[in-house]
Amino acid sequence: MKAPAELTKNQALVLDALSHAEGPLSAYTILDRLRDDGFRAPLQVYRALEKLQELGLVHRLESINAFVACAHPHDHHQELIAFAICENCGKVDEFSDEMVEERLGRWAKAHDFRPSKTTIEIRGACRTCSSA
Amino acid sequence: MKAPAELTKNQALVLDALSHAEGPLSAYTILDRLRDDGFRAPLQVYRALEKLQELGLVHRLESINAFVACAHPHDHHQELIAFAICENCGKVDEFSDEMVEERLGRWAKAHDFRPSKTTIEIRGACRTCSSA
DNA sequence: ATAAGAATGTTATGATATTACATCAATTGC
DNA sequence: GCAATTGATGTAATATCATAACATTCTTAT
Ligand SMILES: [Zn+2]
Ligand SMILES: [Zn+2]
Ligand SMILES: [Zn+2]
Ligand SMILES: [Zn+2]
Repeated sequence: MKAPAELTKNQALVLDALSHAEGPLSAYTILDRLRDDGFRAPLQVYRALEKLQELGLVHRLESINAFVACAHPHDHHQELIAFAICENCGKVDEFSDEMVEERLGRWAKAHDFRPSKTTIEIRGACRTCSSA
Repeated sequence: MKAPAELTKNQALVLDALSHAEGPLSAYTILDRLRDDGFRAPLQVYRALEKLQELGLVHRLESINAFVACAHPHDHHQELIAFAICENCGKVDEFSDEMVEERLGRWAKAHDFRPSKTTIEIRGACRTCSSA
């Protein structure tokens, strides 16, 4: 994995915005937060996000069209990741499950399906929000 | 499950379009295909899709912003469904896995997370497309 | 120094989804 | 019957998310 030191200025700014955010951010929200840093157009954000995703430093949450900084940047190398997304407060938990990965892999093998990217996203209410 | 007979005209038209499609369709593609049936605005499509999803007759594929007719309208009642989506030909396979459901449920329980909707989508190449 | 490749800036456009408001139709309570 | 409620529909406008196209600047290898 590449360290943030190797990031370009724009990539570092976007990663920083995501890292300090309270939850997932949309590309346009990131853009707004980086106006003062010289950001002017969506493409600046999307380009940085693309690279950050390649580096495994950022994940895209498909079900809510938003992006989040990786919680374990050094841990997972290409393995399957699942997300639990609180629809109330935006908190995101990132986890892996060997068994889930194994079962989905088994299905794919049995059906001659060659996976390129797998998405697992659980939306709901986190501990804090569901107890309140 | 509600039979198509109980659907409104617009809902029936949208379901019919999806049922006869070669693969998942975007809302705007559906709109275009229903122009001759009097459809004029996106909302007509989105409203029908919303109801059809509630009835379990249609699924939304989050990772590709598209909709597909349920392959087993009588089978699954609120249980977890996984999708395998071919990025080449658009073919969608719909399946369930008890073990995956059990593992994700276990994680949720352990973390006091109350799930409302779970998405599992595997994108890749189907048997036909990966053998070619 | 120069050439090649990567990153950036800028504008415009495309694609997806919802808000707001008016109208129409079926149903219900009286 | 008839008003009141409810659900469905029509239409326009707008919001949100993402990419295309092209020019320019920066980095790096030779
Ligand atoms: Zn991660
Ligand atoms: Zn929460
Ligand atoms: Zn289904
Ligand atoms: Zn295929």
